[in-house]
Amino acid sequence: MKHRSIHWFRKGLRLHDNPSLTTALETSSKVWPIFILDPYFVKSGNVGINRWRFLLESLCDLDNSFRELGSRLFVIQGSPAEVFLRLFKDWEISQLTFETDTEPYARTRDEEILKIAKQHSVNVIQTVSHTLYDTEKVIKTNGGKPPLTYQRLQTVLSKMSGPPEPVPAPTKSSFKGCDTPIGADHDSMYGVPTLEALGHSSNGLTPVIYPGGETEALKRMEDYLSKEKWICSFEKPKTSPNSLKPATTVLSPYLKFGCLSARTFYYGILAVYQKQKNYTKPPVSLHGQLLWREFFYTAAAGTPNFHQMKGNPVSLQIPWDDNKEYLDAWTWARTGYPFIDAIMTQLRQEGWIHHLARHAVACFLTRGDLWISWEEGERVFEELLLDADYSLNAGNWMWLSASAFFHQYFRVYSPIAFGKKTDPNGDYIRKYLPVLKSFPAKYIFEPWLAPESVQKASGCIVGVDYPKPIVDHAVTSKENIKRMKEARANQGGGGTISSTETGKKPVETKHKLSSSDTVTSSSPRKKQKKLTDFSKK
DNA sequence: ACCATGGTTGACTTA
DNA sequence: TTAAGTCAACCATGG
Repeated sequence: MKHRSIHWFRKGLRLHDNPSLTTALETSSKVWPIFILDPYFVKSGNVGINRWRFLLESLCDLDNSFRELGSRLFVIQGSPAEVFLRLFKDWEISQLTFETDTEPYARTRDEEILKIAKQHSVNVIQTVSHTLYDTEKVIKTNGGKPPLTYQRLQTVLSKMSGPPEPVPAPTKSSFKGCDTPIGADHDSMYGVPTLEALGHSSNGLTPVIYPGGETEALKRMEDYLSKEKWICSFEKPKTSPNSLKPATTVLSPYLKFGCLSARTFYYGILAVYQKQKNYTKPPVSLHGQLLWREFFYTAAAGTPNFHQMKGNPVSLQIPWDDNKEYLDAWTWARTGYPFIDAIMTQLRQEGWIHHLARHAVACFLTRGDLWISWEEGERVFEELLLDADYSLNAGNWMWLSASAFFHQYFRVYSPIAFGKKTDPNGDYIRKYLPVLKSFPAKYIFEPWLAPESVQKASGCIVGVDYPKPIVDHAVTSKENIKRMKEARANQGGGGTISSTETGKKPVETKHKLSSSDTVTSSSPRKKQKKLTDFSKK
């Protein structure tokens, strides 16, 4: 008995290494590949125009690929529950296939769809193909908790069998016993909408630098894989945050949307490694980068409220300031620190910035200078990054703000010195902040130090044409290190050891947070420690 | 229970 | 030019 199947694209916008799609084709007489434009994302405001454009390009590419196989992609607007209630009936569907998604919204959504499918006797096939490994299995192998250090993840993975090999993309013959009913009204009913149709004006959009879609993803990957020396000597920390051409692959947007399979990339890199005598190793290597992705995906999948501070058991609870003026200055590239403002400009214009550039601006916003919650930065990145990814975004923001994973809070990036190392002439600043383009290299990272004559000659008066620095980094960073130390002391171990020893119910330790914060803010870390203590006894 | 170890990517000074 | 030491002292993990 062959099925009438819907394959539901969400992430995983690709034909290659798409095991649930492959299963649908193998077990069905009819297949409808669909993508649902969920109003949850359309209305949220969390998706900036660059990422919308990337998504629509990816959908067009997917549709074109299906067209070549005699099929089409169906883009449908509406909430998934409503859409499936209708489609299960209209199309007499007996099977639904999709890729497993571990994010909280996706989990809730998919549970609801599973119920609806059950009510309609629709068989559901879900497969893991967004991550290298099944995050649930990793957590299980680690004793039910997600590994919280990279090394720990590596240890756990070494006990498991390697990532499954990628599944080949379907071909015309995959559609031999299985076709897609395509109506004459397909384009008007199910075509990929334009940006304008989604309520976005493409006015002011910068030209496409990173076109969305599987075709571009595979091309980009192959380009890099052909540079075998480069692949084998890749060390992430040695790549430059501010070179004019990206120093890294910029495959992240494609991995985020699943235009590229992490496993395909992983095995592509492996094939190059096997041809060479020497190659770099995790965490700095290219394989290492995919493992970082895995690390944060696993941590996020196994941690409640991973995207926020409250109720998040891995995040330090820090009394950040509420400072709209500073936050706006950071968001809109007006901090008066050219390196920071150039990065924020590139982010807004192009939707991608180098990993270390993210470090610099994230440290600046949070523990380094502005003392604003990482959640605010997370929100801005979520909107502007092409590769904005729930797990990686939250995880890295916690890392940089020294809220979790990274703890050496006294190591603070200098908004002046850090960029100078790889771009002493400030060409990156000149590109993204043209107002400063005539400044001499000596002053371009700290233009407020330039004598008036130099400012005049450069055609840029600091305080008029370009802002004065909103904080004094030398002073603020030292103050913030102290605040960080204090915040840790106020919720760290302290009196908690004795209370566990007595076996009494732990008493809330005093701290400086407002009383409304106390319930969730002081407890998570301590609770976790105590729970493990109790379980040992 | 306690200590030792290592940690993707700091800045700055000194040799 | 590059490499090591200092700064001040973090946490998860493993023995």
